[in-house]
Amino acid sequence: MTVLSRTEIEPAGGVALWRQIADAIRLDIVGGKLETGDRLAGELPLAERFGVNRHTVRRAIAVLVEEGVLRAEHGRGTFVAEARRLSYPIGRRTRFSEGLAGQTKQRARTILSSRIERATARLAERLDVKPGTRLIRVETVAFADGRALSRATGWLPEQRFPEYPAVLAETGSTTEALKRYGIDDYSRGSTRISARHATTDEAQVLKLAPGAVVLVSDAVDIDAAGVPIHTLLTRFPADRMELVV
Amino acid sequence: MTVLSRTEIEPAGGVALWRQIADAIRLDIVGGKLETGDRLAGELPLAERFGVNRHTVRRAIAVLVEEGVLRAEHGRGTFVAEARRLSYPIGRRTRFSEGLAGQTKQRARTILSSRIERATARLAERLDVKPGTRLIRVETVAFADGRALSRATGWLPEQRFPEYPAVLAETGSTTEALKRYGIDDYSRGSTRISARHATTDEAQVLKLAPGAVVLVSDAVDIDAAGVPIHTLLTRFPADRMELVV
DNA sequence: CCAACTTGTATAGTGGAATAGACAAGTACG
DNA sequence: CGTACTTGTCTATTCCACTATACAAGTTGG
Repeated sequence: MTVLSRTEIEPAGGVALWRQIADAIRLDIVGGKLETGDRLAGELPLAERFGVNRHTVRRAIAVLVEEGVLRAEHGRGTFVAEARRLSYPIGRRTRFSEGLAGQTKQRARTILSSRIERATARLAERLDVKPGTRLIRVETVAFADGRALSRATGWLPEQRFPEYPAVLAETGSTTEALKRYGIDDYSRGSTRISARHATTDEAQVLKLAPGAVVLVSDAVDIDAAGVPIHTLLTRFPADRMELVV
Repeated sequence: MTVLSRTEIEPAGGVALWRQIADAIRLDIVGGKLETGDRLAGELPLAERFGVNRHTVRRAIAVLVEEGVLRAEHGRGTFVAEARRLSYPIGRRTRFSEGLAGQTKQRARTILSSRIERATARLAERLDVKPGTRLIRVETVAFADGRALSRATGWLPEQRFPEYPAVLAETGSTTEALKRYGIDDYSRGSTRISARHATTDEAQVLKLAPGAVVLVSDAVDIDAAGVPIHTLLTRFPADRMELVV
């Protein structure tokens, strides 16, 4: 049973060996090579496979145990505690709550903050308004089954959506909130997907180790007439979520 | 001129400070906050902003200079050498060469290797064949203007596409190669997008620093009748490419 | 020319990452 | 029971990331 592919780890690059090893093991778990309850190879075999000292492997495992991904049992071995990665669908009619239905028991969204901002050139182009237009900026976090799944920043023109944060807080759903403004239907214009290391702010809110990878989705929603409603910058923890087109 | 947001950098996490800083600066560049030719803030102001020593900032800059992202001039300052991130469209009819047309002058694909493999349960499900079916596995790298843009692994059923690697090498294009087998049209079934740190193999082939982030696209192409043709696992360097849905 | 900025270089000290080896303590199996 | 495996703990050592300070050397503008 080849538990891990013979991934050789190089010494440097600014990323500690123990972190590279932790990432490699986590990858085998969320990638499906290891399933919940499976027993990991022993520390000594793993150390040999990665070409490092046993203590370096131990540190990597300690991090994954801390994260809740692995579970170590004295004298028996180390086991996979939790494996699955959630899939978030992306399409014309993406709805947050529907997308994850069936994958999680409970879902929730929290508004971190909101404020008025002037449209930069970039935002103005996206929302098809004049630069300097007053926009509402809303910062949110989404949870499912107690784990943070996304950190999003949204912008809407204030003129069309006055008091939006209050309405969103009251309804708890983007779809419902937009209905209050007479928008019965909306769809996704374009989505740009990229990836990068998490910022310290994101790492804090999403409870990630610094240096973790986030998937970034930059989307624009449009109404039935094709007019941009709001633009949304969402960051997903790459080890917990994948996007499905 | 706020060249960089006041991103505070935390000490540890297994990722070196200089790497976190390099990532932060690169993010400002590919994210559009800094454009080609712009002057970066001085090393001392940067060090103060990140809360680190000047030498730590210097090391981060040295890496970006090495990558060709920045250009340092003695006595004058440090400047952005190259900014733009390429956009790779994802849709029903994704064609590699068309997708990047207009963004690059020259494009090329190299076949690294190919071999026969037995379908695992996972691959069998994707290609709608029995587990153990003989598959052709093709490893490729794509370049544009001399820079590596993607590292892909493809699987096709051998029975339907005998000698595929030779045909692909001869035609140089997936679309053309498939025509030889009577497939005039094909489209994308589903695409799953995730992100993670690059493996050492990927870092080598794509010429990335170890610890760099890759976008991973896992797709299935189907013919006009809806039968799976081939499945493709593509890794893009996240700092050079973004995916557009 | 000179003052005030910039990047480049050198040296020295501190703390953490990684290695090495030895041993304690739990579990499984004949 | 006892052997062979496992994870857990300790100590010592080497190497590099990071800090701190100082100064060289290029550029710009008055």
